[in-house]
Amino acid sequence: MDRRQQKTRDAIFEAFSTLLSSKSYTKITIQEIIDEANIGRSTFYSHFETKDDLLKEMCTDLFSHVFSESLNTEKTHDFSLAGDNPGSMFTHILYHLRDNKKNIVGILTCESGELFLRFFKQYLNELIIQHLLIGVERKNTTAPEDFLVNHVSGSFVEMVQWWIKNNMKQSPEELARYFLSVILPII
Amino acid sequence: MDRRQQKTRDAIFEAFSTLLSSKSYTKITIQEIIDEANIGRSTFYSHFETKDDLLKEMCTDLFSHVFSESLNTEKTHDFSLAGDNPGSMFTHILYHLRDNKKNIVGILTCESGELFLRFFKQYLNELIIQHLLIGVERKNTTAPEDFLVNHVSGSFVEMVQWWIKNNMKQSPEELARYFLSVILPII
DNA sequence: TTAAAATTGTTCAGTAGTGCACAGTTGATT
DNA sequence: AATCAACTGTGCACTACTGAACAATTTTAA
Repeated sequence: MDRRQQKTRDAIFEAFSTLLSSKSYTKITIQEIIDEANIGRSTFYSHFETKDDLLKEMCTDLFSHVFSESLNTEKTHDFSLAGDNPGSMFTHILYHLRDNKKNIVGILTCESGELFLRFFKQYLNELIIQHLLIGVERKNTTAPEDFLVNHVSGSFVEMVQWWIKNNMKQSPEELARYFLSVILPII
Repeated sequence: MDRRQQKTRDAIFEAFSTLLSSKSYTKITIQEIIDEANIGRSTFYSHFETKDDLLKEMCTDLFSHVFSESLNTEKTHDFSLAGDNPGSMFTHILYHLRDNKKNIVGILTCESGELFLRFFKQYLNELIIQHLLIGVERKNTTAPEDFLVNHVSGSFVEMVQWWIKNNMKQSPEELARYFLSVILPII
């Protein structure tokens, strides 16, 4: 991607995040984003069609970053729920979320937080299907595969919301331990 | 000035400052500046001819900022050495210098610090000629005007170097008081 | 309700940045 | 001395950003 495009994109995301942390999504005007990002009007519209489009793109970008490492290291790490270090991928994701706190809190606390959550669950589902449930023996449940996937990703998302609401007091490792303690026994 | 030009200029200055704080002027290559600023090679050369040129421009910019407020408020403030609040302009300048610490320390500690100092003295001289010596009666000296100007600006520059070297421990107000205590009695 | 002010979305000619290539110079290693 | 790698400075076609204008909304205030 052209250096200029990337810079402009970053500037818009940065501006949007800043604005989101101080006022609600619907109250933010495109003009404000343009001013905060310090770009020309036509430049904004050459990147995004609407404010919703911007939000959608930002979520996509964010998650692809959050999940990219986890997905790329697939070969070198054992991220499955079975094995020596079960669910270490969750720790990875929690770290990324914590490091992106500024952006994520901004998005989550806006009226369109549900959009963010939809993306989050979608990515999580993919991840869990690809990595986690492989090689795990079903012990205590006869529930179908897709039910379990939904259960794991849903629980995780709810936990993350709780974590953020409580100012991320727990460390990623600690939180991952708690999570495994309520997930591992039932699958 | 075109928005893009200003951004590029800022990026180059920022990159240059960053590099100056970690390595010496002569060891810095233009390529490094280009990489750190994240711009294209031809872009750099459309802004500056050489590294020296960049340094010169950066000094000029810096001082025009440092001195701009002092010069612009000429009408509203009494910056003369005579009057109620003698030499309050010095406090102003010291504040600006402290707030630009990052840039200035970088420039001063490089081999071309003398270039910076030359600019500094030049600006100071202008300022002192325009504002400070007006309306001050010569009491204890028969020395000519330009001698006094050089004495005041020279002393100030030396003081600033001392201040920076000692990590700017004193507040601008405190330092300005000291300065006046050694300048006012003799003119 | 009406007027003024602000925001939106689009167009377009002009300008700055990009990225690549190139030849020439410097500098370090062997 | 010779080689290799990195840096320098310039040129150019291509592309993204600019800024100003414009009509059409929407918001705000009176």
